[in-house]
Amino acid sequence: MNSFNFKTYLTSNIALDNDSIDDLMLHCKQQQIYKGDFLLRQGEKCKHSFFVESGLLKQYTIDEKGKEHIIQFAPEKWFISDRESVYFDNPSNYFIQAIEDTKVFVLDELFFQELSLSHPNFLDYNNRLLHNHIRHLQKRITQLLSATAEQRYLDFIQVYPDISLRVPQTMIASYLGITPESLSRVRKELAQQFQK
Amino acid sequence: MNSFNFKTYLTSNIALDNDSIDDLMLHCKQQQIYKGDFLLRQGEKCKHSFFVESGLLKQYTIDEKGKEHIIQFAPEKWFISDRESVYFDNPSNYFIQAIEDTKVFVLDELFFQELSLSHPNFLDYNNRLLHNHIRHLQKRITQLLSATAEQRYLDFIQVYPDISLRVPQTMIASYLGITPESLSRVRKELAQQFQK
DNA sequence: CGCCGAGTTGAACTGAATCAAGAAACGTGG
DNA sequence: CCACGTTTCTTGATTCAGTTCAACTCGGCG
Repeated sequence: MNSFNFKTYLTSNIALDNDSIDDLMLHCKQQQIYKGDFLLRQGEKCKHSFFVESGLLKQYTIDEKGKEHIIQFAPEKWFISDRESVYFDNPSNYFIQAIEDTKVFVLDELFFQELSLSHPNFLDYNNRLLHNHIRHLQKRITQLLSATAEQRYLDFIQVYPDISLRVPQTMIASYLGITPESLSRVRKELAQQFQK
Repeated sequence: MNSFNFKTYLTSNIALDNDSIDDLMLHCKQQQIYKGDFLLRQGEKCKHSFFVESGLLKQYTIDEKGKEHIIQFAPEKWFISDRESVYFDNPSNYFIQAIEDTKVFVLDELFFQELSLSHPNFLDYNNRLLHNHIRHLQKRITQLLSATAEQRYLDFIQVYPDISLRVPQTMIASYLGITPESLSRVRKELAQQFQK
């Protein structure tokens, strides 16, 4: 089972000495959650960011027709949060739920403020995260605008080979914006093509 | 014709005194471009951010099949840039082109660095811009995942009533991810419904 | 052993794309 | 100010990718 230590992660990504890390640790706590548990529900205000040490989360929304749309998966060493909700203090449109038993680090605003003050280069790091997020979202938009179901699926298993093995197909379909039936057919097609 | 002054915009959004503004102005220049002109082309590295004082720009990509997909429009008092390209120093996937004759302010990295150093609250402002951008992108993704052509169009004219009047339908279609023919039919449908 | 959820398969249906052709609007130069 | 070519918009006929609904299979688990 993959498992990442948040402390190690921090030190390797931001130049931090051990003392200041231990200070920071006062502002966050580890939490164990289980398959099906929620870290955030639609309508709630999101107050935290979560760092996944082990396990797997999904972030999704439910539209007016009651359909679930997965925005992103968060496996080990990913951050997940509804930054919009945290930042603008809005009720969130999203659920964050565990697909597997998961260990997370729960970080609040104070944590980030402390870190920003004591270690200005964290701002750069945070900025990089934001830009990465934007890049990711833009790529997804252009993909949704231009690619067929098959192309999107191929893209997905190439970019997230690990995740494609860990989650039920239904969820992959939901991420890709197609029905489970369609995904099943796409896979069948691909398998047949591969035979030849 | 709408026109916004960048200096005024800055002072009203970030608490800045006139002296420091004038310093900053040394790091950026105004530029007049004309309908059809490019500020950025696919494959180039994006080195600047642009603030639109008057006119209208579009940012788009061209996929493998040669189809144009509009990522966003930028009317007066909007910032536009390929932040990914600037930030990661990658060749851009996007074009930025003028739909109307346009006056922009061209801002380079130095501008932002100066501003960040002299006025730390600019960092907050920049952060807000990034978060807004993310919110906008996420909304677009959920929309693409769940809404029909008609719903997307209705959304568009509600959120950007001004733009929907200024750009040819072809471009709106490209933004919505549908063909111009489909958009034409959607509009016809809506008009008929409205008759009753 | 039997149930249950996830995945598969089939058949009918539908929203939107494609291709093609015509109408309207627009700006540019004579 | 009109005439012309270009671009934009509309309309129709056809096709297609993906949805929907319903029935069936399979593997795991109490």
